[in-house]
Amino acid sequence: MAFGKGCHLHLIDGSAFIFRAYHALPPLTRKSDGLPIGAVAGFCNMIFRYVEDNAGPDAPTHVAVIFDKGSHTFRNDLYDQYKANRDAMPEDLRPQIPLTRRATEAFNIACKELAGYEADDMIATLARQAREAGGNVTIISSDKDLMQLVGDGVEMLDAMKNRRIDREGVFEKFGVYPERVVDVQALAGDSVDNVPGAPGIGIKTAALLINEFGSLEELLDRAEEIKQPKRRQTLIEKREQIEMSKRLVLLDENTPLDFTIDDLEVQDPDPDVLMPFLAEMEFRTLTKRVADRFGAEAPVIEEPKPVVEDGPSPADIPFEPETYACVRSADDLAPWIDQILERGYVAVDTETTGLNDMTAELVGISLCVEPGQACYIPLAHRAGAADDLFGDDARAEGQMGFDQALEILKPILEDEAILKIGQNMKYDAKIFARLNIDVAPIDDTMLMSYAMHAGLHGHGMDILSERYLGHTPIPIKPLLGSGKSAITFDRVPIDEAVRYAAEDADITLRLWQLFKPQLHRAQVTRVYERLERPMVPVLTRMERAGVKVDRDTLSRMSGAFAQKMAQLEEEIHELAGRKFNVGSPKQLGEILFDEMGLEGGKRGKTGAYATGADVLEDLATLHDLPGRVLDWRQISKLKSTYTDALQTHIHPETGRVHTCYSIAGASTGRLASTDPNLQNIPIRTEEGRRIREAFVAEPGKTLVSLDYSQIELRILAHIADIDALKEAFREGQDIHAATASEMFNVPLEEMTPDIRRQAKAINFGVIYGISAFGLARNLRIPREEAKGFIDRYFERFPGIRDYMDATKSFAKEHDYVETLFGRRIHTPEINARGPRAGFAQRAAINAPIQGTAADIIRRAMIRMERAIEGLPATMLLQVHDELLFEVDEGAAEDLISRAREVMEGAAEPVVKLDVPIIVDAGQGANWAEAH
DNA sequence: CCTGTCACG
DNA sequence: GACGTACGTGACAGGG
Repeated sequence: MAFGKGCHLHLIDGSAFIFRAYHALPPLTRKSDGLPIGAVAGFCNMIFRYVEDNAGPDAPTHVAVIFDKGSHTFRNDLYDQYKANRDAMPEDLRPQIPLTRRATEAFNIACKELAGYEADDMIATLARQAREAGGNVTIISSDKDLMQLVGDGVEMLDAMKNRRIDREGVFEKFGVYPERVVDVQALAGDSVDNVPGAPGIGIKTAALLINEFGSLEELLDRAEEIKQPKRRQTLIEKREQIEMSKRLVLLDENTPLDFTIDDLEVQDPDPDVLMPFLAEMEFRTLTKRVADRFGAEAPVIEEPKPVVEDGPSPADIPFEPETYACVRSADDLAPWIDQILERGYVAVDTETTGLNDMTAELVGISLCVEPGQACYIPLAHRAGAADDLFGDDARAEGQMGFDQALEILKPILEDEAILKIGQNMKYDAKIFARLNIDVAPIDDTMLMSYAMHAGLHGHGMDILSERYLGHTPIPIKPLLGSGKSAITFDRVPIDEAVRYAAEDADITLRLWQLFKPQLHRAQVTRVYERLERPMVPVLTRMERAGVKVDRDTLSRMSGAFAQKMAQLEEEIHELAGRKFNVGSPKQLGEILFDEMGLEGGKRGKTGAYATGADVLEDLATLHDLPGRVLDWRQISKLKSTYTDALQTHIHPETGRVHTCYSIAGASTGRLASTDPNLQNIPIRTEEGRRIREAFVAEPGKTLVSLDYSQIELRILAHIADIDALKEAFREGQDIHAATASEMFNVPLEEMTPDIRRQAKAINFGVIYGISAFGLARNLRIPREEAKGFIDRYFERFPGIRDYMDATKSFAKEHDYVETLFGRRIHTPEINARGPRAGFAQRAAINAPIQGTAADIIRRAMIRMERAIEGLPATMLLQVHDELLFEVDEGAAEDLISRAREVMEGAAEPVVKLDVPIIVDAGQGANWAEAH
């Protein structure tokens, strides 16, 4: 039947269906092999319900499901930031996309997509064609971007709410009728799609303006007539941006289609195609329902050997190290590959010659496909002991070729449809990356545990195995020895290596089976998938990039520091009256309090005198020696921890320093940096700051640093909902001065540095869960006075106390607290008694603030790579609220504007903060200049 | 291996 | 009433 008058075309927004299905359902997996299948299941259910609901008299005559294809469309060419803050597609959704296409076809519904265009454009084009042919159109979607198409025989249907949207419905949503919707969208912008629009104008104001002037063009031409000065200025200044926004939101009604509406005629599903597909997906209930509906026979879906939930718990299957296989040839490996392909997942673990993933060499690989079924593939074991002068470099017998093994494994490790499961996958991914293998997609049991158990315990394999499997892993110590006689893993005899290595993969797989369903129950699936797992590839690239550190600069500084220390040491010995080890707090304490007889010595729990900086600073008023020791300590610290130690971390081949970030180290969601720690490079003192001059850009490049301004205080203002603070941030005020002004009734113009300093200390104190004692010590004022400050602060900002009380009682009830993004931090001691309770309470108050800031910068980092794609720029370091980049000199400004946009918008669209997020930027030849 | 100290946010 | 306190980290040196 040719499409025309009396015909009715249904256009289903396929991508919307997929995402709704994905988020509505727990992460279901196909029972027989663990293939993620939840989105496909939901999608099929939705399609089936659609088919059932549309069988009646007003059934459509034509129908198609329209999908997006690829992520690059003509809109990206118009505006490179279009949809730039979209999160990457979840790893377990990607392999399901092609299956939803197959599902659509199995239901015998036309399935259409077009590269370079969004589904919305195809829908617009088809709607126009149908309208012109005199037929009716129903668009099954709730996407507001499609509302511009409504009217004249076209309506929308929100399938979930079963609500029809006509011209009046659009008016309700946008305040204008469909023909003016793009005008409103162009002004209001869209944070989800990253359409800029006119800053400060939302849908309400936009509709008001459009209704007043009639159209966007008219409005822009007559912008001078607008009364509100700020609004007028915005519209005049941002005209181009607004016009571009309109081009972004305006759907293309003339996309080049390679089919016609006539090709979309409704056809009944063919049970011979549909039933086998549903059976293959192992949808038991749906298969039966569909069979009933079409009077077909439901195929029998075999119950596979129960694996996860119904079977014996992975913890109950005994560990039998002697049954692990040793793979010594391609023939040995083949059946394992078959198993992996059949199941679609595998636990992987690498054994290497060391703990540093930038220098350690791959020694062997273990795989596990099912509890107890694991193998080890030795690849670079050596024959003979390390001290065997003759045999030490010989390769051990009975190993398959190194390159041969990798050639076989590479396609598996890179296969989009095979999930690679690891414990601390970043380590293994980096080892493989050095061998030119990009491991993806992945799951990581360490990160799963972190998402569920942060604050409860560590997330190393030994702890997890003991706690959740009741099994103590074979310790590595006896294999490697310790101290001087320690050997590397390549010297471990293969037979012993098999038991140890294969067990690690076995444990990992069991933990995965245990954790996978628990993630959802603990409601942290999103945290794991959006904030933890995506960090692995991002950090892998940053760590591998490293930062260039100039050895000569450090070496010169070390020399200068050594001289200065020797000089100070001499003076100190002179003042003390004898020689002693200045670096020994114990000896120093005895000199100060016993020999020199200074007053006020306090002994710690070990019986030694305390000689911390605060103590020495107090003593400095009585004698010259303590001040000298403070100077000596500062320089000693700089030399030993920085100028000396950093040199040893310069990689021999790259000439750069490659830190290692732990994703699951800090309970709050912050990263931690180790080997070396590049998150505590000095900056507060002038001398220390100069160490940053040794962190340099390559010739022709420059370092760019972007950091969040006062992000924790902004988050506090938002979470605790403090109007005065929010207002101060919106006005761009100096927040500490504003606090001081509010607290001490000092006008901003009369603010003194000292009053501001006190307010600053209070602001930080609040973030830390303030106590009179702590504030008093920090400000060196009497406790009574500190208490007065705090009382006053609470009086002026009463919401803060409410936030603190609410947080504490939430923690007491649930034993955890949450960030704005749903990250949970457990507070197991919150109901303890004694000083521990105080600790736990302050930590509970701090965690949502520190953790939310950590979540925000993680989101920025995850989006960053896409946003700066094409620029000659690399993200190198993260320091909690700062990101450091290296970029070709000419592209620095471009990088700053793109990176800033990502960072400032990183909370959105999940969270819309009531305060602006501001990012400061700097650039220079070295880190000191850039910051 | 633990403790004290001090570098950072 | 006493206790011990700002939150989160990592590295180094000394000392048992």
